[in-house]
Amino acid sequence: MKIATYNINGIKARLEALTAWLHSAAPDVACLQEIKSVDEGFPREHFEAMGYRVETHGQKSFNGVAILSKLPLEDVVRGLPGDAADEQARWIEATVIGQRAVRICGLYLPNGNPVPGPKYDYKLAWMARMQARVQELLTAEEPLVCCGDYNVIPQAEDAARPQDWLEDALYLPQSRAAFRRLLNLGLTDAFRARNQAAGQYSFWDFQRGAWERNNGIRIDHHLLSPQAADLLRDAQIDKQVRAGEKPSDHVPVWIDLDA
DNA sequence: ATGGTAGCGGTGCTA
Repeated sequence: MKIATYNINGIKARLEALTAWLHSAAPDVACLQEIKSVDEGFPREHFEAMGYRVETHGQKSFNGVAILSKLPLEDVVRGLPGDAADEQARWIEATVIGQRAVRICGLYLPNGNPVPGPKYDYKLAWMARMQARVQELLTAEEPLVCCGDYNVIPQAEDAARPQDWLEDALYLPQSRAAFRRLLNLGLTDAFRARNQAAGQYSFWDFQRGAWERNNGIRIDHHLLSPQAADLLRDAQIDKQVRAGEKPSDHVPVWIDLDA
């Protein structure tokens, strides 16, 4: 089961590039972030014609997540539990029925800048809520994959210029500690488990020639429950997508599970 | 120190 995460930065702007990548990479499941569309505006029929089931959790202009799956989906949950007043569309869950059933969470974790301020407070509160939700899901002791744009640089080796990020919400000690608390629940960073080399990134800013200078960061992750980690066969970043026509600032990251 | 780019939506916010 090939499971990808891809922050597309707008479904309308990325329809062509996303379609081309789906055809070449052929993931069984693609978790999308920043669809920047309401559910009714998402081109669901386009993806259904390609053989994908489509579940969205959208909002106007900002955020928005979706799951595309060639395999049957069950028990869809929209929105991160734990705060009924939260209106930001950043979380969607579903169980994918392959050879094994895999619970998949697609997430768009808040950016958190500027620091300090309400946006950073929201980021940390959101991460605490996510930890509670993951703890709950882990009690099932089944394959669980939490993938998406975490907006966290886990370690210095995950940034080309870590010194530039010291004051940033993506790299502050509190952000990294909250990410580490997720790992310490027993989750595995799939890409880091399969790729030891530093300097492999999933995001390059549109500004200041970040791509041309390879000034990137690795912030799109798959965290796996122990039962999912046992099934892990591969984890890769589709870096070449960033050099294509009208790219997102993120590239797809995928894992392959024996499931 | 500043401003640089992209998307959405039709202005300024978000990143």
